[in-house]
This record gives sequence, structure tokens and C-alpha cells, in this order.
Amino acid sequence: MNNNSVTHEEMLGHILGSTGKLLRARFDQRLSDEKIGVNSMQAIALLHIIVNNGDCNQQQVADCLHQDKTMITRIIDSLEKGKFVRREIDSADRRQKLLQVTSLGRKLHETVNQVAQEIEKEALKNIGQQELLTCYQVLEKVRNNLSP
Amino acid sequence: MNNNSVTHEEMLGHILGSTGKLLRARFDQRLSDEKIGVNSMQAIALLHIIVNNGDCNQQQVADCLHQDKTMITRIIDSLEKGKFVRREIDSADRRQKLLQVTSLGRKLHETVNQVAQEIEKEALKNIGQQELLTCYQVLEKVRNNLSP
DNA sequence: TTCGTATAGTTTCATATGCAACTATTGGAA
DNA sequence: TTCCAATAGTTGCATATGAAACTATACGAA
Repeated sequence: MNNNSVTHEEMLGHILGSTGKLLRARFDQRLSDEKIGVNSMQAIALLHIIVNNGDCNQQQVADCLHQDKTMITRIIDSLEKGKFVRREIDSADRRQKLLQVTSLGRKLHETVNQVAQEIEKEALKNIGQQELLTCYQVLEKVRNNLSP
Repeated sequence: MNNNSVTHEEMLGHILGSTGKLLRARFDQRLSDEKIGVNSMQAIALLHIIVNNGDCNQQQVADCLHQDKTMITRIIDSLEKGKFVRREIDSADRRQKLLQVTSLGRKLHETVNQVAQEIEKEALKNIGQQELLTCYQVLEKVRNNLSP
């Protein structure tokens, strides 16, 4: 049996998942050690809200971050509790809640971004721009291939 | 603000994790639909046991699969319950349990491998060998950069 | 021999997760 | 207008997960 080949065939999902887990664990560790007040998922949601400030609802965050909307409810709960974002009911469609970042949220993001960049720098040591780009493209293709 | 750049900086762990999750969900769905009798993690552990038949303990499986040993105990429990593997106490060191695949386990692996290859084929559509190799290498480097 | 420390594996417990059911609202069709 | 199906968000519940405590065994040092 060609073990390496079989292993690779069977392992792609596992390699991606466990490497991602490792990265997120490192990120969460730093965020927790430095008492920054959010975890990695909350930080990523906050970034999305900043980029689309006042113009995105929770479902859009869920779709974009590939998370269950239940999860997003809970993430926004904690971000709102920390006064980093506000939920505003959309007057044009009262089912939706539009998300707005606060100045405290922007300040938090700067701190979080600092930590994120340090970790990425460590994680991407000795990896060339072109290699990394190829890797992102492959991941993007995989995602598209599997999306319905 | 350069949104794209910031997004990428902060997102690598998330992209890896969620793409891995998507792949494993697809795999688990097939394994469940076709009543194959194991889930993706169990299948991956089984592969490792086949490759190192009779010559690996649970801790080695944990290290290799980057999983908590608690998880491995549970995975081996179910594999043993299904009569796919056996635990044998190592007579040279009675703390260890050496793992051995059964013929039923080998049979199961063939079925699982079939499904895995179909999913990988779908996931890797339109991705060149070289690109894929680069992607694996980047992931390997990331893992090494973060390992203590 | 008798400790003390280290390691393999299991169990316990508290937390994280996500599906499914629920509420509130919309918008189109009868 | 009055339904009815669809959508946004929340909540309840059952399962998955992993850290820490625990058991059993090994092994080197006093």
C-alpha cells in the first residue's frame, strides 16, 4: 500500500482543521493572557462589523464567517455586553438588526490587530508571498468546489 | 484602512479551520448517510493504526493526529466496540495499550477510503498537483513555526 | 527496598456547539 | 384583506469537547 498517498487523500480536512485549531488556540491564548476581553471568533466578527459598519445584519456575519447563526447571536451578545458594538433594529425591515461598532470597539480592534499580526508573523516565518498566495487560492477553490 | 490586507492578516486560522470543518462535515455526512459505522475522526485514527499496526499506543495516535488523549480514548472505545481494532496491553510496559487492527477493521478502511477519495476528488477539482503541493508545504511550515 | 517523579490511559465535570423549535416580521397570492 | 410561506433572530436541549483529577505502572535515586 502507498501509505503516504492514502494518508494525504484522507487527511486534507484533518490537516486544515488541526492547523487552523492550532492557530486559533495561539491567538486565544494571547487574547486571554493579555486580558483583552474578546476571543478569536469575537475578534473576527468585530472586524467584519467594522468593515461593513451599520450595513450588515447577523445573518450576513454568519454567512461570511461560515458560522451557525446561533453562534453569531452569542458572539454579538458578548460584543454588545462589552459595549464594542450596538444592535439597531432596521426600520425598513424590523426583523433585521443592523450592527454598528462603537468607538470602544474600534479601539479594541486596534489592540487585537496588533496581537493578530504578531502571531501571523510568527506563523508565516520563512513562507514566501507567492507560496502563501497559492495556498489561499487553493483553499478558496476547495471551498468553492464544495459549496452547493 | 487597507481592509483586505487586515482581513487576511487576521483570518488565516479562521480560513483553515472553517475550510477543514466544511471538508470534515462533507465526509461525516457521507459516512453517516451510507451507514458505514464510523465518523471521520474514527476513520483517520483507524488509518493511523493500520499503518502502524501493533506498534503504536494511544498517546502516539494523539500526538500524530494533534488530538487530546481524552478524545483518543473515546475514539478507540468506539473502534473497539465495533470490533475494528483491539487494545492489547504491552507486556514490556503494562501502562501502554498497543493497538491492532482486525480484519473487519481493514475491510472498513477500504470502504472509508473509497468515500474519502471521492470527496477529495470533488474538493480538489481544478487544482493542480503543484499548487496542492505548495499548499501542503505552507501548512507544514505553519505548523512547524508554531510548534514549541 | 522505598520513595518520588514521570507517563499511559480513563473518568469526571464544566463549557462549547449546533440543530430544531420558537417568536416576530415580511411580502406575495388567493 | 387575509392567509401562508419565507426570513431574521433567539432559546432550549442534547451532544461534543477538553482540562484536570484520578488510577495504574514504570523507573531512577536515596
